[in-house]
Amino acid sequence: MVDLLPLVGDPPPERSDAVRNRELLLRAAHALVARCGVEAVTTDAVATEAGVGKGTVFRRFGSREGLMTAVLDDSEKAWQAAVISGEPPLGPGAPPWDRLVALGRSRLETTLLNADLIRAAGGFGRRSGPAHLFTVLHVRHLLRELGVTGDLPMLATALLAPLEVPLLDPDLRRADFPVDRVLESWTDLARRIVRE
Amino acid sequence: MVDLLPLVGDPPPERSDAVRNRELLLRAAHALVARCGVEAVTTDAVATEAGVGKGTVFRRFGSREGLMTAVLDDSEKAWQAAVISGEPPLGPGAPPWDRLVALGRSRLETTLLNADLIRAAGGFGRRSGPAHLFTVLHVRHLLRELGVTGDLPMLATALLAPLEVPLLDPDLRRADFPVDRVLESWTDLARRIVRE
DNA sequence: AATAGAAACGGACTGCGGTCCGGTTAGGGG
DNA sequence: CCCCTAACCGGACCGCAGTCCGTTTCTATT
Repeated sequence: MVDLLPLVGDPPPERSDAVRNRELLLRAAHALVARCGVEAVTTDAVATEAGVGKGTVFRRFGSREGLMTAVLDDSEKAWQAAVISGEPPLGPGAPPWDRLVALGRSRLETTLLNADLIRAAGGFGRRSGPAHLFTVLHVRHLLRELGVTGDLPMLATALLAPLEVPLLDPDLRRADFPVDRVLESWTDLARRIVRE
Repeated sequence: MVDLLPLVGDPPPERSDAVRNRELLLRAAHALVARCGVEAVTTDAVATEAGVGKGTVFRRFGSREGLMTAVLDDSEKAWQAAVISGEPPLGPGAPPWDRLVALGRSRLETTLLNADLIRAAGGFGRRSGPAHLFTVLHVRHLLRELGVTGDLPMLATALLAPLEVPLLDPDLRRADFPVDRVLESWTDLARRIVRE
């Protein structure tokens, strides 16, 4: 007689073996990336490494891209913590504009660092992934604090786009990627959007 | 004794059979897209339709994405003509700002129309393809005419990005895609970048 | 016209992403 | 404690992108 209306309850929770396998796979993927590079993370390889069947990879993550996105999201946890409660200017405490500029630099560096993984996750920080969502939300927040009005979601997206792998790509291969020049241009773009 | 220094000559021209097969394949791809949709354009299918071997697809276009990009570039010819010598406000004759706004609307419409093909070409209008290059160049030109200073390539890219499939995608599935609302927001973004 | 060699051809072959279904297991109710 | 069912597991299987190499075709040269 309990539970008569699970109507809008979250979809039923995962079974314990499902949870276990998800973590096994995530660890295995991380290990493979670290040991042999992104290319080596084939669905067969990661399943074997995790000691599960291949089907499980797809049941847990939907696709290879989904798995990569999960790996990425996982390693963004630290960055999110830094934004939420780390040192200024990235963390709280600094003026919004300074936080925004710091965020730009930080995003660019992270993107450069994980370029391979990002590509394997579908080019963008897999726009659906929680990590990217968090970033967009935070930029919206900063823009609002800066008094920007208008279609904030779109402005945030437009501002972040030039820091994403697919838009950086042409220059990205070269060893002498001009981080500072890009960042300078990006700051100018931000100034325009904020109408500072 | 002639030709002692072909040093910086264009890479040798294509052989006649190569040219013929490129066109056969391009026509075949167009036909298949029109007849059965983008999904049906497998490399085997397009090779068979064109009456050539599968290897030829890859020798001419490098990859399936390359082929799709070529198809796309091909169907953008008309649009480019409209920009270069068509009616205002898209074509020459109108004030730069009006041309820019018209270009935005036109790009969005084309993107919506070819969304499937664009996805198959690798998400972005395949940033390397001539078609996309043309658009970026033209926007740079308009921005310059509007007196914008700064990193024009980046500003042009940032301005066009929100009209690309990968950034539109979440909303894009729905039948009631809000073209006008998106365009309004986009115009606002353009105003900011131009600092009008 | 004959020839040589560079380039292109074609289709069998490989490897990987993704699906499918018969068997297994978790875990709540009796 | 046992049983029942829904959810999960695994790995054989499939289709497609991309490669490889022996064969054919083009074209510059004589």
